[in-house]
Amino acid sequence: MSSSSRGPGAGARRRRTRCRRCRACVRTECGDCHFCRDMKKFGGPGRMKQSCLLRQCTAPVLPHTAVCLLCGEAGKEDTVVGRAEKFGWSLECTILHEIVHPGCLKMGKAEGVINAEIPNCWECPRCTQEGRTSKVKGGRERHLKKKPKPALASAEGPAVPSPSPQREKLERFKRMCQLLERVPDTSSSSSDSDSDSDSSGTSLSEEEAPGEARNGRRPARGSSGEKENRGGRRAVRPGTGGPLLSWPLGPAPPPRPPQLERHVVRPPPRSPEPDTLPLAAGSDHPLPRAAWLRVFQHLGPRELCICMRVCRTWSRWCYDKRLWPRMDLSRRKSLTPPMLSGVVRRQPRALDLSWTGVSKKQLMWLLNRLQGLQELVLSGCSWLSVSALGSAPLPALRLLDLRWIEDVKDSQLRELLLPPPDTKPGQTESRGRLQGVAELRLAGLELTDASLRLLLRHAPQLSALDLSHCAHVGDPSVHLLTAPTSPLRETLVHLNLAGCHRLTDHCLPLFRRCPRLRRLDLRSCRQLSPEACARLAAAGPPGPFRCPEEKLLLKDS
DNA sequence: ATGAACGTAACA
DNA sequence: TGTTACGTTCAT
Repeated sequence: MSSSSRGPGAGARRRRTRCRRCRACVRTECGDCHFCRDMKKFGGPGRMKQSCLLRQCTAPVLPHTAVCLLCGEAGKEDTVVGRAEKFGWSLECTILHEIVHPGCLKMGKAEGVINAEIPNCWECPRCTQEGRTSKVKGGRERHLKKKPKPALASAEGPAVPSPSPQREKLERFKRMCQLLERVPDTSSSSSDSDSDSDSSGTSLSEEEAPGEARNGRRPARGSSGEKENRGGRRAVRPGTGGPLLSWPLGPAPPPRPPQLERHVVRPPPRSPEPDTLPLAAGSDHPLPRAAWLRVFQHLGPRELCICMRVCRTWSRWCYDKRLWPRMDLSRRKSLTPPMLSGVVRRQPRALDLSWTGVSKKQLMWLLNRLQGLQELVLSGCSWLSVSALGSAPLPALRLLDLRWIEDVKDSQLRELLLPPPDTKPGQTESRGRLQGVAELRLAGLELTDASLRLLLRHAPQLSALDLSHCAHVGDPSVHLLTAPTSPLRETLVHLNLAGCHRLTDHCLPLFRRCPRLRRLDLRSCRQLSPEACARLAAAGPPGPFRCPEEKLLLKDS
């Protein structure tokens, strides 16, 4: 297609190749997805020639053969190790089609505008300064699809095929880059996005859509995503080129988890620029950003969203993640792409998605972009969606709420607790995803002692466990939790067993084995007698509940 | 718009 | 030279 290139280094855009380092690249084929089944090795016809859906590289790179126009070296970090930091990865200019190391440029690389749509692409500083844009020609030659042979339809100009949509994307990403990198904004007011905010309080806004529908890159190719992918890519035609600036994705592709799309995951800016608030009169408001942020910190989500509509600067400032430690989207039947990308831009530490219709794909998309997430509430969601946790990275997770999810039995919980099956050698007993979780809420699930055994092994740091209304929990369960071999015996501080009808008086003394237990909820446990509970509550020193604020919640209490 | 097919780039 | 799979085109 297209391509364009007219400029110097012209030529078609270099195709990307897998990084070979990300989690997706390193794992083995699932053998079960649409594309695996097409592979000859799995008995298929081999016509589709696509990689396994679970092996979609999350950080595609320029091939080894692509060398920097200026220094002549490839950009791969393994070959430029020591310099990787300085050089970063090579970037290809979407306009000139030149490939260079940002570090090799003489001119300020900060002038370049990274294109988040295509891996390793940007509008080089030169193009940016000279006002060239990838859209150039205006015509919307939407992709010369029809017959034009594959040849590059050179006719068109430099171009990027579908100018308009593409232009929008570029604009969007420019904005993003500016926010993140503090690159001077060339496109003035670009409608910016930042204005989102929504009315409902939690608002989220934004442009790109993470949701089911569009994602810019590499959505699971095949099935649904692929096309996006293609579409998106074909749109631009990178070229070679320019310098680059350091971007978040940066050099060595960070080991991102297998994800369904190629969307670049960008952390929120540490401190959204600018530092001052420009006034219409031309001068700056006397209060600096830091002072404004202090004010904003006293506002709730709804107020913040209102502030975000005031002006572009406030909008940016209000994305500061310090203002959004927790986000609550609970009970929203459908989560829209703008909401999801709004969450990602705010990088909350705690996210409540309880009783929402979040889909598996959406959850996956979110989790891959919220690696600092510490608390996740998914109660009342469908297991179909929640199963996304099975393949999501949850490095910082401390609290997980899975209450009242239908159809969660031992096998489902097992899926979440066990270490990922595809972990490579090297880490023999790889750690399960919930190893570091301190609070787990499993109320209302159909779990048996088999799940508890898994918990002891794969979630050994729990200080708070909610097993209320788990019909299968009985005395043997308490034995397990408080056994000498149970790590939870030492760590549990809060235990909720309310509504566990199978518990009897026989299990009560066992709780004295838990030295740190400070709150035990036994309400609605029909078989427990008030007398036995009273004895436990009155237990002496080695036992729990010694202070007024520590309590044993009994039935009816 | 979406999914399948396929030429061929990338690389071992 | 063989394998993988990217990016485009074709078909529906």
